[in-house]
Amino acid sequence: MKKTKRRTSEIVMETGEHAAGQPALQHQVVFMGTPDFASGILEALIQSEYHVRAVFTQPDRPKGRGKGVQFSPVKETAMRHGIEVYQPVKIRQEENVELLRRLHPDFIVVAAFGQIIPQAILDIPAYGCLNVHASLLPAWRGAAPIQWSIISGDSETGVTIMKMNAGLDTGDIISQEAVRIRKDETGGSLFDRLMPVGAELLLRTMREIEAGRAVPRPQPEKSTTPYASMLTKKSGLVDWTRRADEIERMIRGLSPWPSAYTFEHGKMLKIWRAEVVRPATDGEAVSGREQEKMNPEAVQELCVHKQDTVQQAVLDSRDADANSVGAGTIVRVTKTELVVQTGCGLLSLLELQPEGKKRMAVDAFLRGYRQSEGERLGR
RNA sequence: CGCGGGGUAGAGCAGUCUGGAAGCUCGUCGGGCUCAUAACCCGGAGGUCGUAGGUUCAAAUCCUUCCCCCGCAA
Repeated sequence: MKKTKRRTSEIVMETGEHAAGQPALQHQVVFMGTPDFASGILEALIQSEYHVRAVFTQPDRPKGRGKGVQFSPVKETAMRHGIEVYQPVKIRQEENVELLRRLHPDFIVVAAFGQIIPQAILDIPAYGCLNVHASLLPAWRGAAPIQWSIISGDSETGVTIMKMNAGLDTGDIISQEAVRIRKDETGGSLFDRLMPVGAELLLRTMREIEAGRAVPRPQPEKSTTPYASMLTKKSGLVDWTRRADEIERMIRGLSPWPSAYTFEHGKMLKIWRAEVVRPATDGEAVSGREQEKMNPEAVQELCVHKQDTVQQAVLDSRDADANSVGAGTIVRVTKTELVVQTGCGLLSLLELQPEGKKRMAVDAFLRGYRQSEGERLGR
């Protein structure tokens, strides 16, 4: 999920001039969104047969190192296409509602806007307010559905187009499309795959709605998952007492943002990639890179039934009072390996980034940042 | 002018405070040992120490300019 440019180019194709010649016949759309994900959806709308009449996005805020304010990705995209941009602090204020009425949108499309849309606005567009949400609702309602689906180990997720209501991601579902979550999926990679799917599904759904073929289905009241609460930098602090496979998923889900991290000699150490170590039966820990990976169920099984055995097996190969080794302790260091004890199971760190440095493979890290067994990561 | 770390051989680092022959761990190339090895031993190549200027007998090291990378905060 690097540059907006690259991502959007994937969905741009099959466009066509958006017929500046006959604006009266085009359906008018007002778009509301803020981050990259929204920007990609907006780009697709712009390239479609719909006419994006105006864009609403969060107010500019100071961002980045140094000083300057940075426009939201959505604002950048809108400006690049010469579309009017509005940045109300509170969309629910009467003047904004009034403004929207005057725009006479046929659709209002919302994607990660960051503000609650009041009923007064939901009532404005003839075809309703559509929301593009990156999960298979009712799973993962909330701000960070992509990351949470990975963190929790789901095997699939997807995109939902729903007709918004006053609740939080509780509107009627109009269409959905599932996407499989890969073993090495990261928040970024899933993000990249979900965006074009969402854009395409949105357009297809809008056409269905116009054709009168769309059939909204109410959502179950209760979600099947916890709320996908907003993530912050602090969400990335690794809790070494958790299971190795849980930590590994968290690392993937939070990559590249907000990213998982721990502390090494008091300094922040980001963890970009890791893998669960497969404990061998002979008591020697073997890296998963050399052996086939264990599936999550098996790991869980071991954790539930053979926790002591597993840890013991690994620790037996270490010195003396290995039993007292706590979570977060480095239990194995070679030229190319850095293995950490977790609450259950061992985690081999593969790609790291010391504070103020670039991310690097573990072998590079070990050359310049000597680690010794017995030392402990964390605070 | 938000705070801070950093740019030294292909990689990751030390050396900078207390100027005075460019180092460590790897990689790489050649040779040796080994049934064998990401093991071990021997030998070699490879850096105008980010840029520009200044101070000095002498600058990676002190002063100034500019460029670039990164963490925090937002």
